[in-house]
Amino acid sequence: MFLVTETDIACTPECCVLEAPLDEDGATVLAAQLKALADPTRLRLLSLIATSPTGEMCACNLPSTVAKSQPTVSHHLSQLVQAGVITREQRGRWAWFRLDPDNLAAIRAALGEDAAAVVVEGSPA
Amino acid sequence: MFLVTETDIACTPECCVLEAPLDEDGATVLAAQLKALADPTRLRLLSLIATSPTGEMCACNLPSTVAKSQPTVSHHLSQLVQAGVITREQRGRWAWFRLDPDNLAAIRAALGEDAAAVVVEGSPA
DNA sequence: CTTTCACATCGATTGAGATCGATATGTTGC
DNA sequence: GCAACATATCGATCTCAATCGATGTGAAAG
Repeated sequence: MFLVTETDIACTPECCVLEAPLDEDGATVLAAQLKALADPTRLRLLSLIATSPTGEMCACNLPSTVAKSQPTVSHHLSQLVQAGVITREQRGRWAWFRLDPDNLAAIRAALGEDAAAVVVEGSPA
Repeated sequence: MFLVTETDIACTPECCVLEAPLDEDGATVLAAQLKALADPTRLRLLSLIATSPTGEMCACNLPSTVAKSQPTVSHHLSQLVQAGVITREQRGRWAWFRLDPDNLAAIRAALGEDAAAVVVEGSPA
């Protein structure tokens, strides 16, 4: 089995599935990112966070909203953070989460979206 | 657990994760589609088919290319066909596969792509 | 019709992950 | 300091999926 570290997952996929054949490593990284999204509960959590009017959401109400236990929701939120699609900020006793649109766009781009729509951080002016 | 039929998976996701909170059924359907993509071997197969110069690929060479057994490759190809991202055509003794770009674009759209880029079949003129 | 080839299906094994109760960690307020 | 609350981690269970060898199915060739 492959070991995929957080650093691996956080890096932006450099190439698109439709442009050149994926090598084993590239496929493993992209698969790990997609796996983080490929769960109904995680998709609902992501959607709730992304569509929040304030752009962020406290973890406190999520277990009742998605009808899962607190450990389960905490586990799923960690997965989404590790995949880079949401970010976590501790404020007092509460943890607040917001969408990371760039990383989500990068995953879409790896699935074949027009590369022009994606801005890569650190690219030359 | 939910039962997701082939018909469910083949249907185009109507809404985007970033537009409105996903309900349980919508999340289950989208998760099943993403799960079909969230495997390194399937991503490599998809990439090989998508980037083939002729636009199609025979199953005969794929086991050696991805270094998996013939039953394993057959299993993964079936998963991709069921998810709707590739199509299968039998020609003589060989099975030929090609990309279904529309269904792949629909999955990208469900992940937040601008809806304007996606054409929904059967939409009014 | 029999053989050969390409692919699918079956059965079994193995490992990964979703879930939750119990518990630990860390923060706020007294 | 201690009590109360929010979240993370641990441990166990249970289901699902990836893999492969063996075998079945169906088409082409002889």
